[in-house]
Amino acid sequence: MADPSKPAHHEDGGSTAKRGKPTLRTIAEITGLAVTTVSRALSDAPQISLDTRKRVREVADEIGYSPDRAAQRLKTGRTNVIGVLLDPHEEILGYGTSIMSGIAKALQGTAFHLIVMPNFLNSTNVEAVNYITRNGMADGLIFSRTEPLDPRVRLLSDLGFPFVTHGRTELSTPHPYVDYDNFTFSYQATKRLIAKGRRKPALISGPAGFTFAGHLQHGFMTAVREAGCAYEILSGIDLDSPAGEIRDRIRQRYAEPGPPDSFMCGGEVCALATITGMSDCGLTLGREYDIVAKQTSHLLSAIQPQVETIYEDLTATGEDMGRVLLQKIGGESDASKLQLLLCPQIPASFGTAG
Amino acid sequence: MADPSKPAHHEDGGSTAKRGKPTLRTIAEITGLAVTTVSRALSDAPQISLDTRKRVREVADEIGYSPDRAAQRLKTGRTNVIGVLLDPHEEILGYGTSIMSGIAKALQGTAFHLIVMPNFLNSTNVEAVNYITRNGMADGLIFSRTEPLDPRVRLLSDLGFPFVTHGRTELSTPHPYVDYDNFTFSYQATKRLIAKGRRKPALISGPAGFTFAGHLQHGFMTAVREAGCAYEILSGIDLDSPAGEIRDRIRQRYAEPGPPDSFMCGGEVCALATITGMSDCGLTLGREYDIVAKQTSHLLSAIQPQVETIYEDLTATGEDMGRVLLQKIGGESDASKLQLLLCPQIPASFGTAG
DNA sequence: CTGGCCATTTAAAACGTTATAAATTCAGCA
DNA sequence: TGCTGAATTTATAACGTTTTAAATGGCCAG
Repeated sequence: MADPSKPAHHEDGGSTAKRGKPTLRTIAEITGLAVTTVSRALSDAPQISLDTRKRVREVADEIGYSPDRAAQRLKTGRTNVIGVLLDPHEEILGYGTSIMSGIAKALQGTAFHLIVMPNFLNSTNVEAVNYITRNGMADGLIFSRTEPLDPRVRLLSDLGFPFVTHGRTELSTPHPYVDYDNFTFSYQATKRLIAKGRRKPALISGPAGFTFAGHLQHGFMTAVREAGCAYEILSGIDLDSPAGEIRDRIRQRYAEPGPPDSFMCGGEVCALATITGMSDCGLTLGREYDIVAKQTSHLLSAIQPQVETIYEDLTATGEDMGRVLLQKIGGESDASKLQLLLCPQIPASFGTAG
Repeated sequence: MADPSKPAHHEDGGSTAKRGKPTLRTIAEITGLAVTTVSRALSDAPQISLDTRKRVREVADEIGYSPDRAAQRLKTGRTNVIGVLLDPHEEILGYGTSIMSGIAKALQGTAFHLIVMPNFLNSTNVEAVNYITRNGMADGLIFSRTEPLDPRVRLLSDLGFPFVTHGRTELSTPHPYVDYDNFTFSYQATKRLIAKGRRKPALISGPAGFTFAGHLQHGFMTAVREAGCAYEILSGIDLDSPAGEIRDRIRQRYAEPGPPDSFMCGGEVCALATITGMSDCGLTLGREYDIVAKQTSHLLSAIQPQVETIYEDLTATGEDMGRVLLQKIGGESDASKLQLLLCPQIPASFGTAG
């Protein structure tokens, strides 16, 4: 079908030998069209006749054409890559992996790939962000562990570079985010402890500096203030502390007077460590004390069904973040569509009397 | 410094305006050299005078040049990308994240990037591999959950596409792998149970179909045969089973006659679930029964110090896999350098009498 | 001074794609 | 017949890099 009349400057046009990946030229030669036409046809440009579009698509499918990402990227400047900043802290309990699964799910069927940007390449996360944006390594960025005045958010906002955070900031410029409503979680969890008759709940706070830590504390404080009961915020440890440290701290606390009688735990490891520490002191969960915890895997409730849990679906979160970022990259500027506050599923049992 | 005598076909050569990323041409214009020379100089080609090389490097550093990956990739055909097949099963306890951290560490300082290829895009892992190799999306591949006759390994070996598996196969063609010596682990762990006076150890086997499951079982069987004691391989559950199921199965087993008196657990979740199930039956760890388990985070030993554990460092494993793959891509063909069997660190305590 | 060889530098082409602008066809109509 | 404009299609030039082959200039033997 190829027209032999027009001069081919190359000995072999690429259609016969060079059985490498098919390119636009391969299709052009098969259909007898020009490369440009094929390119436009495949991108469904309205200026190409419907007939041609269909024929080109058929041939493309038949020979298994898929566009060369490097060439597209070189020409258009867009990378079709979404970067995730991977934090070493996220190794716990599949946190990072769950989120990545979700993002990948959202990216499925799009031209975008997911690439992991481990932050220990650069000493700080900001440097990593700087590097990525300056070198155009991605079209969008996703990251967690957001701080109230997060410098990464500042930088990216200034640059107009698309991103989504897991967690909110307190910066005045609105930006896309997906966040779990940790205030409500913490508030409801603490209220639940009080409803069960506990009179001195303790909070193991989030790691200092992160926005969600404040939300957790705020929810906790609101609940204890409403009830007018005693409370304690355990010093020296947080949700990032290794299980061993949490356990030791609990044990140590019980050697002192006026210990708490219940715990609001923002994570599974934390809850498990607390239980172990309490058990060391001879105290039994559900009898001498209670725990309400956030769960992100299904481990805790299987191992310790006594702990009442509220589930946070990180895979769904990742999927939301992916979707939001795609919208942002697609040009959506309506902030309300780019900000998601996910509502905790409070188990029905929480409603019933303790 | 730019020579104004030579005809510039473009109005603006790119040096002044267009303050985008600096390219080879930017450097060429600054130094007065040709683009080709700059390219060669930066790749330390011996045909470029040492003097020029030094000058070019200096200018490049000064203006913050970094090569355009898309252009390199288009020209050379090499992607400078390492792909990791992410399996949904790997969400547990940070398995996937740890390995990725390790790989990323190995890739640090090289031109390679790490990109995550979630396998739920294609229904089977083989299709994913097919897609990746056919479309040249990476220069090398890393994956886990290796089967004795793994079809991915077959395919990649046939294609001559560089890869490293986490785990071995039983295929005759040797291929790069990094594996933990699960036989030795299982053998030593089981021997330890027996040394502690247990007379009927039970094995919770690895998920059927994967190579390491066989190794675990082989080590276990070797130990019980040597000791001539009774044993049991728990049916109906494996290391992939949700904690709840393992717990139920343990409880159920203890309702029947002749239950085991100790457990060899290949994972932390499994160990925790077992303990919970036993506790349901009123049995106490270290008194009525013992467990030896493999640990990949530091959770288990902090929560349940009674469990004796053998630690497997997944981040180190990832780092090894990254290194091995880089060697393979670099042309290393000596199989012995590309196959790593990591030896379990048996704790000193194992040596002492029970 | 010519020719040849070395060391160093260079021009031109190519990788596969898309954007720009121009060309081609054809119908309708004066 | 020749013109206009709409509908399609096309040639050409980039994007930034590397590869191939060729050019340049210096130096020495003849």
